[in-house]
Parts: sequence; C-alpha cells; structure tokens
Amino acid sequence: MHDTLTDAAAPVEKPRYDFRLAEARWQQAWAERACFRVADVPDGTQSKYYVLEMFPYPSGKIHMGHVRNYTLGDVVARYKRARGHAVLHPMGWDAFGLPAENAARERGIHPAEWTWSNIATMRAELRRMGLSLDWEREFATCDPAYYGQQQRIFLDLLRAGLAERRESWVNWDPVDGTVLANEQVIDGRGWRSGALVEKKRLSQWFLRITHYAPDLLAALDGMERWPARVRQMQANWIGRSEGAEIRFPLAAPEAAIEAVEVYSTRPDTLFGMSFLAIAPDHPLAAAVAGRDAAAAAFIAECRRLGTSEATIEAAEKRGYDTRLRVRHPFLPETSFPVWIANFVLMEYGTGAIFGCPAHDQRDIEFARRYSLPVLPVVLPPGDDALAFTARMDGSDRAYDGPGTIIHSGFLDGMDANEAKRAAIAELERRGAGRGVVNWRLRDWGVSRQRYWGCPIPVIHCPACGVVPVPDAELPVRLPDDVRFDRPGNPLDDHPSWKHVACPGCGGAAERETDTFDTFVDSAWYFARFCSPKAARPLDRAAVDHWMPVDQYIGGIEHAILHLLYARFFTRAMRDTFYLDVAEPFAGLFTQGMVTHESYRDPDGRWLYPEEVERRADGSAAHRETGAPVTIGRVEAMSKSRRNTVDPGAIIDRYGADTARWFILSDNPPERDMEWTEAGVTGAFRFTQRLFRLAEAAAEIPPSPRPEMFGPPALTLRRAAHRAIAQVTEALEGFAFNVAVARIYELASALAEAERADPAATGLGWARREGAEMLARLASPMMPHLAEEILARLHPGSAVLAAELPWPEAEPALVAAQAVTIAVQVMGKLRGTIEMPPDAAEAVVIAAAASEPNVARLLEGRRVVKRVHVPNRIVNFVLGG
RNA sequence: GCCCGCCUGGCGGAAUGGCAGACGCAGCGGACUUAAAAUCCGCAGCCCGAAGGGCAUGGGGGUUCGAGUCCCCCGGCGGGCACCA
Repeated sequence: MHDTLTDAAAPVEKPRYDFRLAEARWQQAWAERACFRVADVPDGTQSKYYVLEMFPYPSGKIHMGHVRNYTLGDVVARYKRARGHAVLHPMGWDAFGLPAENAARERGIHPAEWTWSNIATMRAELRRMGLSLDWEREFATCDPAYYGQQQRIFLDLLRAGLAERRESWVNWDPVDGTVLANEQVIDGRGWRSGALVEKKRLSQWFLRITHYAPDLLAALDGMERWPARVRQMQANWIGRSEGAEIRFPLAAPEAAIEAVEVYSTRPDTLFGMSFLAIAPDHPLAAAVAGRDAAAAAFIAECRRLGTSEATIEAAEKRGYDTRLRVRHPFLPETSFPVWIANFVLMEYGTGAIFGCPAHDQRDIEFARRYSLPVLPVVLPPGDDALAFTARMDGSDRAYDGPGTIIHSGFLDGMDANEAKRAAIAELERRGAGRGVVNWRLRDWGVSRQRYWGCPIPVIHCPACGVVPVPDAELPVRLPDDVRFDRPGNPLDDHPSWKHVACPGCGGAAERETDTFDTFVDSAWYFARFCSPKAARPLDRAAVDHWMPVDQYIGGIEHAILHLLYARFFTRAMRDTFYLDVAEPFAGLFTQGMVTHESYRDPDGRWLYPEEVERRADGSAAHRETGAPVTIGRVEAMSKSRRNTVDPGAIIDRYGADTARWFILSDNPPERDMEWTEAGVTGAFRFTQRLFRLAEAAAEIPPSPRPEMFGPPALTLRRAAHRAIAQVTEALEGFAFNVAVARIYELASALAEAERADPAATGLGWARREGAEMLARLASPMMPHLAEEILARLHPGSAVLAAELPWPEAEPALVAAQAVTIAVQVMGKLRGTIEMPPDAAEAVVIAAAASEPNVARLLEGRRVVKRVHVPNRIVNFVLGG
C-alpha cells in the first residue's frame, strides 16, 4: 500500500519533492557554512542559549525515543538561533557501561571496539536527521581525554572531603564476584548469574551527596522551569523528616554499649511504647550474637533474605527477643524489651525504633505476633477514650491519624503536634534526646567492580593507606589487554596493571581496581561541552559563559538519579572552584515515550510491525504468510515485544523531515505518543503538499511589494501574519503540536489563494510571501524542506533558512478587522453578531439586543444585567 | 499506605473563566479518471426538528451573569515513593 509513495516507477504528474537529494544537499550546505558552530567563549554581543538533550548510550542503533528527544531539542535550538541567540547545541556519547562488557563476554568483541563501532553507526544516523548540532564538540565518556579529566575532579572532591571511602553493606553476587546495584537484584538473585545475592560489607567510595541534602531540597522551590512532577519526585527522594533522636539507656550494659539511640517522627507517642527494636545489622545485635547462637542464626537468616522489594513484600514481621531491657526516658521506673526485628533498617535513622503498636501499622503487626502490649495514646477527634481503648484492644489496625494525647502524663490533653514539640523540649531538658531533621537520601556509592568504566584514580599502599594518583600521572588509563573469560572484575584479574609503586613511599602498592558508576560520567558532561578540548576539566571562561543549560530535554525515567546526581555534582564542582553555578539545568523538559501496537502470531510469537499488514476492517495479518495476527496493547517500544520501528528505515522511506514532522505533530511532547504508519504517511503527504504549494508560488515572478492588496491577497496576508504570531507563541510554550496545526492552516489559506483570480491586486506577491512564511515557520521542524522552498523562491541566493532571523508579524495584519461576538441570554448562546473591533459598549449591546433570535427571547422580559466583555461576549440576564 | 498527575467526538488532540471540539488521522459525499491510486473541494459531537430547540468535556455538588477551565466529594486510569520509624 504505502509502497506507492516512494515507488520510483509510479507516474509523476507534478514536480515532486525529492527528499533524498535535498536532505543530503542541505546537510552539506549547513556543514560547509558551519551554521551551528559556536566558540567556547564568544566575543559577540549575542545572548547565549544552551540547549541540551540527554546524550545517548551507544547501544547499537538509534531508536524512536532518540528521534523524539533530538527532534524536540533541535526545534528549540533552531528557533532560538533564529531569535538571535548564540546557541550551544552539542552531542556526545555516554559510552561506558555494562552492555559493552556483556558483548565482550558473549561475543568476544572488546568493549572499546563494540562501543566505538556503535558510536560510528549512531553518529551517521543522527547526522541524517539534520540536527543543528555543533559536531566539533562531540566526545565520548570512554575516551581518556574525558575520563582523565573526571579523575582530576574526583581527586579535588577527595581533597575537599566530598569523596570518602567507607565500609557499607552491598549486594554481592558470589558467582560473578561483583557488587550489584539494587536494580540488578531480581527476586533476591543476580540478574545475570541467577545466584542468590548475599549482603556483604565492602569498602566502597562514596560521594557525599548528603552534605547538600538541605540545599538540593530547598533549591527545588525556585526551579520554576522544571516540571512540578520531577521536583516532587526529587523532594520525595531526598525525604526530609522532622523528629527526635531519643536515647534509651540499657538496664545493664552489653559489651560496653550503654544505650540505644532511636529516631522517631512521633515522640508524642512515647508513652504508648511497648518494645524497642533494632536492625539485624545494628552493633548491639552483633554484640548479642557474639554470645547468643540463636540470635546469630536469626541475624544470618535476615541477611540471607536480602533487601529486594519482592522479598520485603512477602516477608512477615519477624523478631528475636534479646532479653535485654531499656529504660524509658519519661518513665525511669519502667523498662521495655529489646528485640532484633527484620523490618528495622540499619540504613535509615539510627537503625533502631521504639515500638508504639497502637499508632504504627508495622509495630502493631509485630506486637500481635509476639503478644506485646498495645497502648493507645492518641485519641481520634470526637472519639471517646474508653470506647477507643476498647476498640483498639484486639484490633490489628494502628491509628496513625491526628488526635488528642491520652494516658501520657504531662502530654495529656495536648494536640498531637503540640505534644511532639512538648516531648522534644522535655527530652532536651532531661538530656535524653533532641529534635533532629532526618534525610532519606543516602550518600552515593560509586564503586563498581567493572572493567568498562572510569578507573578510580587512587593507589592503596600498605604503609601510606589510600594515596591519590599524582596529577602528572593522570589519566589512569584502562588497559586494553584484558580477559573476559573469567568471572569478576578483569582489572583485578590483570597480571600487571594494578601493581604500582606507592607515590608516597615508593613501596609496592596496588591500584584501586574499581571503576566509577557510569552516572558519574553523566553528572558533569554538560559542563565539559562548553570547552570539550580544554586541558583542564573545565575552562572557567567557557563554563561561566554557557552554564547553566537553558533548556535540558530528556526522558522522565531520569527524573531522580541522573538529574539529582548532576545537581549534586554541579554544587560539588562549584565548591571546588570549577564553575560558579549551583543548578546545572535552568529549564527541564521531560518528553513522553514513543509507543506502538504490539503483534503476535497464532503461536504467540511477537512480530515486528514491518511483518504485519493492517487491513481496512481493522484486523491484521502476517505480510508474507497471511496468517491472522493478534493486535496487542499499545505500549512503550521494546525489543522484547518487537513493537519497534527503526528510525533509519523511516528516514530511508520518507525522509528526516517527515519523521520529525510526525513526531512533533501527533500530540503534546510531554505525553506518550503512538507511532502509527497512518501518521507517518500523513506527515509525508503534507511535506509533498507544502512543496507543491511553494513550487507554484515560486513560479510567480518576483515583483516589488505592491502599494495595495485586493481582498484575496489581504486575506492571505492576514493568515500569514496571524500564523507568524501563533506559531511563535506555540513554540515558546513547547506546544509543537499547536504550531503544526497553525502551519496547516496557513497552507490551507495559501491553497485557497491559489484558486482566487490570479489578476487580483497584489495576489502574486502575497502568495510568494505566504510560501516564504510557511517555509520559515516550518524551518525548525522541517529544516531541509524549508531550505528547498526558500532556494526555489529566491534562485541564485545563497541565504540559508538556518541563518535567517525569525519572521516578525505586522501588527496591522494580525489585528482582526471584524470580531464575532457571542450573544448569550441567561448564559446560553442564542446568536452571534459581527462588529468592528473595540466597538463602543452601547453600540455592541444595541446590536446584540436586535439580533433576531435574541430579540425574540428578550421580548417583554425585564433585563436586569447586561454583561459585556469587549470583542468576546454579551450576556443578557433576565429578571424574575 | 503516602504523594503527584490525568480523564474532552471513532482516534490524537485544541480552547488567557467568555461561541467546546481548532488542526490532524480515520470516515462519508463530490470533482478529476475508462477505472483505481494520488490529488483537489466539501460534510461531520449526540438527539428531536420546518424554523429552532434539547443534551454534551468521567459522575455528583458548589462559586459565577457565564465553568472543560476555579472549589469540594466520588469514580476510573497512570506515575513516583515505601517495612523510612
């Protein structure tokens, strides 16, 4: 069906736009004229604008998500350039990461070779999209020229105390011999090896993101050009909570431990306590386990179950009674049992809680299982104390709402919030605790036991400890000769790489063999783009000029990790004097996903869209075998469901402008879009229509601008200048689908003018103007076609659409010469009247009242109010 | 469980509190054609109808001369966080 669209044998009746020749030609013209190149430190007076799309991981080929991302960014870049800004619009490669190592293990290709070959493929595909990129700034993070600079920054963070080495619990895959991220643990097993993951204590490098937690949270408030949703997600992730740290003295010290510190957001419920629980990893638990084999067994069991979400979901509250007891800060005579509990996390707060079962769901589940007391101390508003207490007795639902404090000594009668303050004040007075702010955010563990990453530039010396690699010896390069046929980190396995002399004492020492988490690479690349060739990580003048990124564009999936790391790293770089901004991205836009129908054959196998033929009745069949095909849900494109469409094939068949136009026109860019064959062919038809309309206008000989315009010419000019105003407004607001709609309207107006009497005054000039405005307004979206049209309108001219300023609308033409005013009676539309703009109120109301249908309804009725909104509406309100 | 979005024709969607459905896709009718494709021009929310009415933006209330838009309640869908103390 769609083969006819590009079938060379099909009869061609009218001049047809040959996108294949044109796109290549204009891409070359832009390159020759270096239209998109900017200096690291421009000397001009142009204001700067930095547009950046999240750089791609070179996985093999580009996908539609890339096409959407880079098209959106390119529209912004081209538009801002036309508005007179010097636009920095770079591209690079997030090139370190696990898939390259997997390719090495599975296919015997070296990670570097695999990566660079993917980059070559993807670069060629991106170039075919006609993106207005400054390709001279391109870099890949796996290049020592990049990661060596990253090592310098790290060493400065280390000197500034923002990086440190410490022991922590990690997910350890005993088969692969490596640490796994939480995301790589599936149902308690390693995602690659399938081995049961163990919790293990390892020395790891941490970046102190928690140092900036208060600022990272507070600054979110001022970030008006970020989506509220992303700010909210970051705020949740940082997770500030206010509460109290409370000291519970042990009745008898255990292995020199005299007290347990507890964090609680509910100090108002202290009198409802019935036990104290500590995490299995708590030092006190370890002390108990040292003399109590049953406790040790319980702790080991908790550890074995791990921390994956699935196991947490399934796990019941389990505990072990240590037989230890703690004293209550407000009730010195009373003591409570200390349990080790599997639901208490060492990572949050102090790794210990006081259990108040009546008002905490987890605590009540635990209390019911082990028959611990449940003492209600917060009375719900309007409830009766006796009735409530009776109801809680035997209940397994905690009450965590607001209320009045009961059974709580000096707190009795207070509102819960009031009681929190009073309890903290009393704790502080007695020296038993204090009010604290607690954060959910954890320091960023960046050590990975991987080969294909940036080496962490330190040396471990038995005599000197951790020694930074001296600046002169940077970069610490990855060795090329590594083996992937054994599990574990190839760097660790390398015969010679790690053996070095200590820079301090000259003795035998070993390199750190861990490499950085790849999120470190992407935490500062945007700043490096300002001076990609600089000998230092950043050129101060360049970053001062270009940073922050004015518009950053990418997927919502990076709402937390990447964007938070980048915000942190920028602050850390500021505090080590690399630049002078705190926020890297002044504006953030998160695009929706590209989705597609999925297809299955009768055997349930997934089919690619190109294997499937849609029929007119809505059913689908296999293109070759004719077998019926089940149409599945519309969902995100993924290789496993085979519902992907290859951008390269689309560009081959329809051209880059068509792909760009469809991806922009379908729906608002922040929402998920559905890729459909019908949508692409529709976009393709429009490129042809636009070309035909412009071609016809270009055949009209140029003439000086007429003094006068007849009615059809004036109508077209009004449409053109209204389109300028409306497209501009739409582009400013990221409403690209609306901009597209306005361009369709202008195309229709031009088509209508084509049918008017060609002798009409000024019509030829107006048609040429209309065609030119169509091209220029569409140029951010369809840059090649815009150049082609402009070249035909002005043969022999070397001016490029990419270099033209944005058109200005003539106000006289944008202003309406007549307005349609809606006339309502009692708020219901009863008619419309045509009036000159800004007519006097009395005139408008008189005209409205005499509109026949309205006059009929007003007949014999008393009008108590006349509402008049100039140029919009008249509303008659009738009495009684 | 907590937090945040979203809900408008057959579909994607448009609409500073002021004519709901711009524009596109699919559909229907017409022109061109021997015919088809392509192209071009029209029509098109639902119901009753002659004029003209009535009902319509998930459901129910409210504010207002006037609500898709603002407020409250309910429902559905999607997302984020989560044994977080």
